[in-house]
Amino acid sequence: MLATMTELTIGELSERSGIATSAIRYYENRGLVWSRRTPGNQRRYERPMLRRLAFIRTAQRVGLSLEEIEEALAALPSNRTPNKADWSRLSRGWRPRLEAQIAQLERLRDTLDSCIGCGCLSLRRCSLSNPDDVVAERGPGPVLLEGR
Amino acid sequence: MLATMTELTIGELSERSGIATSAIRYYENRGLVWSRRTPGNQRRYERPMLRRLAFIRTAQRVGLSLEEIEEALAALPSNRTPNKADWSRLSRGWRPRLEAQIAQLERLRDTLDSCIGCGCLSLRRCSLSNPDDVVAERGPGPVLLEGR
DNA sequence: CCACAAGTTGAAGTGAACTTGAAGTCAAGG
DNA sequence: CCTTGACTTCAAGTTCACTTCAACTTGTGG
Repeated sequence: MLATMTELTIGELSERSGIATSAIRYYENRGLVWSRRTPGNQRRYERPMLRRLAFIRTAQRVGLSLEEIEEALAALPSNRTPNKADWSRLSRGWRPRLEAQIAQLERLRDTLDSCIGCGCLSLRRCSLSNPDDVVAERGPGPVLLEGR
Repeated sequence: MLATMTELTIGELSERSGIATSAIRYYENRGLVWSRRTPGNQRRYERPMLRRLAFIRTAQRVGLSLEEIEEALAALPSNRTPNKADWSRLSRGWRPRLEAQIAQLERLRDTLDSCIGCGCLSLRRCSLSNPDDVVAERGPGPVLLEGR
Protein backbone atom coordinates (compact mmCIF):
# COMPACT_ATOMS: atom_id res chain seq x y z
CA MET A 1 0.00 0.00 0.00
CA LEU A 2 1.41 3.30 -1.05
CA ALA A 3 1.74 6.34 1.12
CA THR A 4 -1.44 7.75 2.58
CA MET A 5 -1.92 10.94 0.69
CA THR A 6 -4.50 13.58 1.17
CA GLU A 7 -7.37 11.32 0.20
CA LEU A 8 -8.34 7.95 1.64
CA THR A 9 -9.70 4.81 0.07
CA ILE A 10 -12.67 3.22 1.72
CA GLY A 11 -10.39 0.56 3.14
CA GLU A 12 -8.13 3.12 4.74
CA LEU A 13 -11.07 5.03 6.10
CA SER A 14 -12.44 1.81 7.53
CA GLU A 15 -9.18 0.90 9.19
CA ARG A 16 -8.71 4.31 10.72
CA SER A 17 -12.27 4.70 11.90
CA GLY A 18 -12.86 1.12 12.98
CA ILE A 19 -16.05 1.10 10.93
CA ALA A 20 -16.57 -1.70 8.40
CA THR A 21 -16.43 -0.76 4.76
CA SER A 22 -19.92 -2.15 4.33
CA ALA A 23 -21.14 0.21 7.02
CA ILE A 24 -19.41 3.16 5.38
CA ARG A 25 -21.06 2.39 2.05
CA TYR A 26 -24.33 2.09 3.87
CA TYR A 27 -23.80 5.51 5.41
CA GLU A 28 -22.96 6.90 2.04
CA ASN A 29 -26.19 5.55 0.61
CA ARG A 30 -28.03 7.27 3.42
CA GLY A 31 -26.18 10.48 2.71
CA LEU A 32 -24.26 10.62 5.99
CA VAL A 33 -20.91 10.74 4.23
CA TRP A 34 -19.81 11.24 0.65
CA SER A 35 -16.83 10.76 -1.61
CA ARG A 36 -15.18 11.71 -4.82
CA ARG A 37 -14.84 9.00 -7.46
CA THR A 38 -11.65 8.07 -9.27
CA PRO A 39 -11.76 7.61 -13.05
CA GLY A 40 -12.15 3.91 -12.24
CA ASN A 41 -15.21 4.61 -10.05
CA GLN A 42 -13.58 4.00 -6.69
CA ARG A 43 -14.38 6.15 -3.67
CA ARG A 44 -11.89 8.65 -2.33
CA TYR A 45 -12.63 10.38 0.94
CA GLU A 46 -11.29 13.65 2.19
CA ARG A 47 -9.75 13.51 5.63
CA PRO A 48 -12.48 15.53 7.37
CA MET A 49 -14.71 12.55 6.67
CA LEU A 50 -12.85 10.78 9.45
CA ARG A 51 -14.09 13.31 11.93
CA ARG A 52 -17.55 12.96 10.59
CA LEU A 53 -17.38 9.23 11.15
CA ALA A 54 -16.08 9.81 14.66
CA PHE A 55 -19.06 12.00 15.28
CA ILE A 56 -21.47 9.41 13.97
CA ARG A 57 -19.98 6.63 16.01
CA THR A 58 -19.91 8.65 19.17
CA ALA A 59 -23.43 9.88 18.66
CA GLN A 60 -24.52 6.28 18.38
CA ARG A 61 -22.87 5.55 21.69
CA VAL A 62 -24.93 8.34 23.15
CA GLY A 63 -27.97 6.51 21.89
CA LEU A 64 -28.91 8.50 18.81
CA SER A 65 -30.38 6.74 15.80
CA LEU A 66 -28.88 7.30 12.37
CA GLU A 67 -31.91 9.35 11.51
CA GLU A 68 -31.29 11.70 14.41
CA ILE A 69 -27.64 11.87 13.48
CA GLU A 70 -28.63 12.80 9.96
CA GLU A 71 -30.65 15.68 11.32
CA ALA A 72 -27.83 16.81 13.54
CA LEU A 73 -25.31 16.73 10.72
CA ALA A 74 -27.65 18.76 8.57
CA ALA A 75 -27.03 21.62 10.97
CA LEU A 76 -23.39 21.82 9.94
CA PRO A 77 -22.32 24.56 7.54
CA SER A 78 -22.47 23.32 3.98
CA ASN A 79 -20.21 25.94 2.47
CA ARG A 80 -17.02 25.05 4.35
CA THR A 81 -15.28 22.27 6.24
CA PRO A 82 -16.70 22.24 9.76
CA ASN A 83 -14.30 23.53 12.36
CA LYS A 84 -13.86 22.66 16.00
CA ALA A 85 -16.50 25.09 17.10
CA ASP A 86 -19.01 23.50 14.76
CA TRP A 87 -18.41 20.00 16.08
CA SER A 88 -18.34 21.29 19.59
CA ARG A 89 -21.69 22.99 19.21
CA LEU A 90 -23.24 19.85 17.83
CA SER A 91 -21.97 17.54 20.48
CA ARG A 92 -22.84 19.89 23.29
CA GLY A 93 -26.42 18.91 22.66
CA TRP A 94 -25.61 15.41 23.78
CA ARG A 95 -24.83 16.35 27.31
CA PRO A 96 -28.39 16.68 28.59
CA ARG A 97 -29.25 13.48 26.87
CA LEU A 98 -26.35 11.68 28.43
CA GLU A 99 -27.22 13.13 31.81
CA ALA A 100 -30.76 11.89 31.42
CA GLN A 101 -29.62 8.43 30.52
CA ILE A 102 -27.29 8.32 33.48
CA ALA A 103 -29.97 9.59 35.81
CA GLN A 104 -32.39 6.97 34.61
CA LEU A 105 -29.96 4.16 35.16
CA GLU A 106 -29.09 5.50 38.58
CA ARG A 107 -32.72 5.55 39.55
CA LEU A 108 -33.03 2.01 38.35
CA ARG A 109 -30.01 0.99 40.39
CA ASP A 110 -31.29 2.67 43.51
CA THR A 111 -34.69 1.12 43.19
CA LEU A 112 -33.03 -2.17 42.58
CA ASP A 113 -31.58 -2.07 46.06
CA SER A 114 -34.75 -1.24 47.90
CA CYS A 115 -37.34 -2.87 45.72
CA ILE A 116 -35.93 -5.84 43.93
CA GLY A 117 -33.32 -6.21 46.58
CA CYS A 118 -36.13 -7.16 48.91
CA GLY A 119 -37.60 -9.48 46.34
CA CYS A 120 -40.91 -7.68 46.02
CA LEU A 121 -40.64 -6.86 42.33
CA SER A 122 -44.31 -6.09 42.18
CA LEU A 123 -45.68 -4.35 39.16
CA ARG A 124 -47.40 -1.03 39.77
CA ARG A 125 -46.35 -0.72 43.39
CA CYS A 126 -42.77 -0.86 42.33
CA SER A 127 -41.33 2.00 40.34
CA LEU A 128 -39.06 -0.43 38.60
CA SER A 129 -41.83 -1.62 36.40
CA ASN A 130 -43.18 1.85 35.91
CA PRO A 131 -40.51 2.95 33.54
CA ASP A 132 -39.97 6.65 33.42
CA ASP A 133 -40.40 7.27 29.78
CA VAL A 134 -37.21 7.21 27.89
CA VAL A 135 -35.99 10.57 26.74
CA ALA A 136 -37.26 11.00 23.23
CA GLU A 137 -36.56 14.43 21.88
CA ARG A 138 -36.31 15.62 18.35
CA GLY A 139 -33.85 18.01 16.90
CA PRO A 140 -31.51 20.20 18.86
CA GLY A 141 -32.31 22.18 21.91
CA PRO A 142 -32.30 21.21 25.54
CA VAL A 143 -33.73 17.91 26.61
CA LEU A 144 -36.18 18.02 29.45
CA LEU A 145 -34.95 16.22 32.54
CA GLU A 146 -37.85 14.94 34.46
CA GLY A 147 -37.58 14.60 38.20
CA ARG A 148 -37.77 11.17 39.82
CA MET B 1 -65.64 -9.36 33.24
CA LEU B 2 -66.06 -11.58 36.20
CA ALA B 3 -64.07 -11.48 39.39
CA THR B 4 -60.36 -12.01 39.04
CA MET B 5 -59.84 -15.40 40.54
CA THR B 6 -56.68 -17.20 41.18
CA GLU B 7 -55.82 -17.57 37.52
CA LEU B 8 -55.51 -14.87 34.90
CA THR B 9 -56.43 -14.76 31.24
CA ILE B 10 -53.82 -13.47 28.86
CA GLY B 11 -55.76 -10.22 28.63
CA GLU B 12 -55.70 -9.72 32.37
CA LEU B 13 -52.04 -10.57 32.54
CA SER B 14 -51.37 -8.09 29.77
CA GLU B 15 -53.28 -5.33 31.49
CA ARG B 16 -51.61 -5.89 34.81
CA SER B 17 -48.13 -6.23 33.43
CA GLY B 18 -48.36 -3.59 30.74
CA ILE B 19 -47.04 -6.11 28.24
CA ALA B 20 -49.00 -6.70 25.04
CA THR B 21 -50.74 -10.02 24.65
CA SER B 22 -48.79 -10.62 21.47
CA ALA B 23 -45.57 -10.20 23.41
CA ILE B 24 -46.75 -12.58 26.11
CA ARG B 25 -47.55 -15.22 23.53
CA TYR B 26 -44.17 -14.61 21.99
CA TYR B 27 -42.53 -15.13 25.37
CA GLU B 28 -44.50 -18.30 25.83
CA ASN B 29 -43.29 -19.62 22.50
CA ARG B 30 -39.76 -18.92 23.63
CA GLY B 31 -40.42 -20.70 26.89
CA LEU B 32 -40.05 -17.67 29.14
CA VAL B 33 -43.53 -18.11 30.59
CA TRP B 34 -46.12 -20.87 30.46
CA SER B 35 -49.78 -21.47 31.11
CA ARG B 36 -52.43 -24.02 31.77
CA ARG B 37 -55.07 -24.45 29.07
CA THR B 38 -58.82 -24.42 29.62
CA PRO B 39 -60.91 -27.17 28.00
CA GLY B 40 -61.49 -24.59 25.22
CA ASN B 41 -57.72 -24.19 24.73
CA GLN B 42 -57.37 -20.74 26.24
CA ARG B 43 -54.40 -19.81 28.37
CA ARG B 44 -54.70 -19.41 32.12
CA TYR B 45 -51.75 -18.01 34.02
CA GLU B 46 -50.94 -18.46 37.68
CA ARG B 47 -50.30 -15.24 39.52
CA PRO B 48 -46.58 -15.80 40.03
CA MET B 49 -46.30 -15.37 36.29
CA LEU B 50 -46.85 -11.67 36.90
CA ARG B 51 -43.66 -11.49 38.87
CA ARG B 52 -41.87 -13.38 36.20
CA LEU B 53 -43.00 -10.82 33.66
CA ALA B 54 -41.90 -8.03 35.94
CA PHE B 55 -38.52 -9.63 36.10
CA ILE B 56 -38.31 -9.95 32.34
CA ARG B 57 -39.31 -6.39 31.74
CA THR B 58 -36.94 -5.00 34.30
CA ALA B 59 -34.09 -7.13 33.06
CA GLN B 60 -34.69 -5.68 29.62
CA ARG B 61 -34.41 -2.21 31.04
CA VAL B 62 -31.06 -3.21 32.46
CA GLY B 63 -30.07 -4.09 28.93
CA LEU B 64 -30.33 -7.88 28.89
CA SER B 65 -31.48 -9.69 25.78
CA LEU B 66 -34.26 -12.21 25.99
CA GLU B 67 -31.70 -14.94 25.52
CA GLU B 68 -29.77 -13.79 28.57
CA ILE B 69 -32.99 -13.52 30.50
CA GLU B 70 -33.81 -17.07 29.53
CA GLU B 71 -30.53 -18.21 30.98
CA ALA B 72 -31.06 -16.25 34.15
CA LEU B 73 -34.54 -17.64 34.66
CA ALA B 74 -33.20 -21.13 34.16
CA ALA B 75 -31.37 -20.65 37.44
CA LEU B 76 -34.64 -20.48 39.36
CA PRO B 77 -35.78 -23.54 41.29
CA SER B 78 -38.02 -25.67 39.15
CA ASN B 79 -39.61 -27.63 41.97
CA ARG B 80 -41.36 -24.73 43.69
CA THR B 81 -42.67 -21.21 43.17
CA PRO B 82 -39.71 -18.85 43.45
CA ASN B 83 -39.71 -16.80 46.61
CA LYS B 84 -38.39 -13.34 47.34
CA ALA B 85 -34.93 -14.60 48.05
CA ASP B 86 -34.83 -16.31 44.66
CA TRP B 87 -35.79 -13.19 42.78
CA SER B 88 -33.51 -11.10 44.90
CA ARG B 89 -30.54 -13.36 44.19
CA LEU B 90 -31.22 -13.18 40.47
CA SER B 91 -31.56 -9.46 40.26
CA ARG B 92 -28.55 -8.80 42.45
CA GLY B 93 -26.49 -9.85 39.47
CA TRP B 94 -27.73 -6.79 37.63
CA ARG B 95 -26.08 -4.34 39.93
CA PRO B 96 -22.56 -4.64 38.59
CA ARG B 97 -23.92 -4.50 35.10
CA LEU B 98 -25.87 -1.38 35.84
CA GLU B 99 -22.88 0.16 37.57
CA ALA B 100 -20.78 -0.60 34.54
CA GLN B 101 -23.30 0.99 32.22
CA ILE B 102 -23.49 4.07 34.38
CA ALA B 103 -19.73 4.29 34.63
CA GLN B 104 -19.37 4.04 30.89
CA LEU B 105 -21.83 6.80 30.24
CA GLU B 106 -20.19 8.96 32.86
CA ARG B 107 -16.83 8.51 31.23
CA LEU B 108 -18.40 9.42 27.94
CA ARG B 109 -19.91 12.53 29.45
CA ASP B 110 -16.66 13.60 31.06
CA THR B 111 -14.70 13.05 27.89
CA LEU B 112 -17.33 14.92 26.04
CA ASP B 113 -16.45 18.04 27.97
CA SER B 114 -12.72 17.91 27.47
CA CYS B 115 -12.44 16.18 24.14
CA ILE B 116 -15.43 16.92 22.02
CA GLY B 117 -16.01 20.08 23.94
CA CYS B 118 -12.81 21.34 22.38
CA GLY B 119 -13.85 20.07 18.99
CA CYS B 120 -11.01 17.61 18.53
CA LEU B 121 -13.07 14.46 18.22
CA SER B 122 -10.11 12.66 16.75
CA LEU B 123 -10.27 8.90 16.47
CA ARG B 124 -7.58 6.96 18.31
CA ARG B 125 -6.23 9.93 20.22
CA CYS B 126 -9.61 10.51 21.73
CA SER B 127 -10.95 7.99 24.17
CA LEU B 128 -14.43 8.74 22.96
CA SER B 129 -13.92 6.75 19.83
CA ASN B 130 -12.08 4.01 21.63
CA PRO B 131 -15.14 2.54 23.22
CA ASP B 132 -14.39 0.55 26.30
CA ASP B 133 -15.86 -2.70 25.31
CA VAL B 134 -19.39 -3.07 26.48
CA VAL B 135 -19.84 -5.44 29.35
CA ALA B 136 -20.76 -8.76 27.85
CA GLU B 137 -20.94 -11.47 30.47
CA ARG B 138 -22.70 -14.74 30.41
CA GLY B 139 -24.59 -16.39 33.21
CA PRO B 140 -24.45 -15.30 36.79
CA GLY B 141 -21.39 -14.36 38.72
CA PRO B 142 -19.70 -11.04 39.15
CA VAL B 143 -19.07 -8.84 36.17
CA LEU B 144 -15.60 -7.45 35.81
CA LEU B 145 -15.50 -3.69 36.05
CA GLU B 146 -12.62 -2.37 34.06
CA GLY B 147 -10.97 0.82 35.12
CA ARG B 148 -10.95 3.73 32.69
C1' DC C 1 -79.63 -18.32 23.29
C1' DC C 2 -76.88 -15.28 20.99
C1' DA C 3 -74.03 -11.28 20.00
C1' DC C 4 -69.78 -9.80 20.60
C1' DA C 5 -65.54 -9.28 23.07
C1' DA C 6 -61.67 -11.95 23.90
C1' DG C 7 -59.09 -15.85 22.75
C1' DT C 8 -56.61 -19.25 19.32
C1' DT C 9 -52.95 -20.46 15.47
C1' DG C 10 -49.06 -20.03 12.16
C1' DA C 11 -47.07 -17.33 8.96
C1' DA C 12 -45.61 -13.16 7.47
C1' DG C 13 -44.34 -8.33 8.24
C1' DT C 14 -41.62 -4.49 10.72
C1' DG C 15 -37.59 -1.51 11.50
C1' DA C 16 -32.99 -0.51 12.57
C1' DA C 17 -28.47 -1.03 11.15
C1' DC C 18 -25.92 -3.45 8.91
C1' DT C 19 -23.66 -7.81 6.49
C1' DT C 20 -23.20 -11.08 2.84
C1' DG C 21 -23.06 -12.73 -1.85
C1' DA C 22 -22.40 -12.83 -6.65
C1' DA C 23 -20.30 -11.24 -10.41
C1' DG C 24 -17.58 -8.52 -11.87
C1' DT C 25 -13.65 -4.07 -12.33
C1' DC C 26 -9.43 -1.53 -10.72
C1' DA C 27 -4.74 -0.68 -9.04
C1' DA C 28 -0.09 -1.68 -7.85
C1' DG C 29 4.12 -4.56 -6.84
C1' DG C 30 7.11 -7.97 -8.93
C1' DC D 1 2.13 -7.89 -18.27
C1' DC D 2 -0.10 -10.24 -14.80
C1' DT D 3 -1.50 -11.68 -10.49
C1' DT D 4 -3.64 -10.50 -6.41
C1' DG D 5 -5.99 -7.83 -3.28
C1' DA D 6 -8.98 -3.98 -2.95
C1' DC D 7 -12.77 -2.07 -4.90
C1' DT D 8 -17.60 -1.78 -7.41
C1' DT D 9 -23.02 -2.56 -7.42
C1' DC D 10 -27.43 -4.21 -6.03
C1' DA D 11 -30.29 -7.35 -4.00
C1' DA D 12 -31.12 -10.24 -0.52
C1' DG D 13 -30.10 -11.96 4.09
C1' DT D 14 -29.51 -11.28 9.33
C1' DT D 15 -30.81 -10.32 14.17
C1' DC D 16 -33.86 -8.85 17.74
C1' DA D 17 -38.14 -8.37 19.68
C1' DC D 18 -42.10 -8.06 18.57
C1' DT D 19 -46.69 -6.89 15.82
C1' DT D 20 -50.08 -7.83 12.42
C1' DC D 21 -53.06 -10.68 9.80
C1' DA D 22 -56.58 -13.91 8.53
C1' DA D 23 -59.56 -17.13 9.69
C1' DC D 24 -61.35 -19.14 13.00
C1' DT D 25 -63.19 -20.71 18.21
C1' DT D 26 -64.50 -19.53 23.24
C1' DG D 27 -66.76 -17.48 26.81
C1' DT D 28 -70.02 -14.27 28.97
C1' DG D 29 -73.64 -10.47 30.01
C1' DG D 30 -78.16 -9.38 28.85
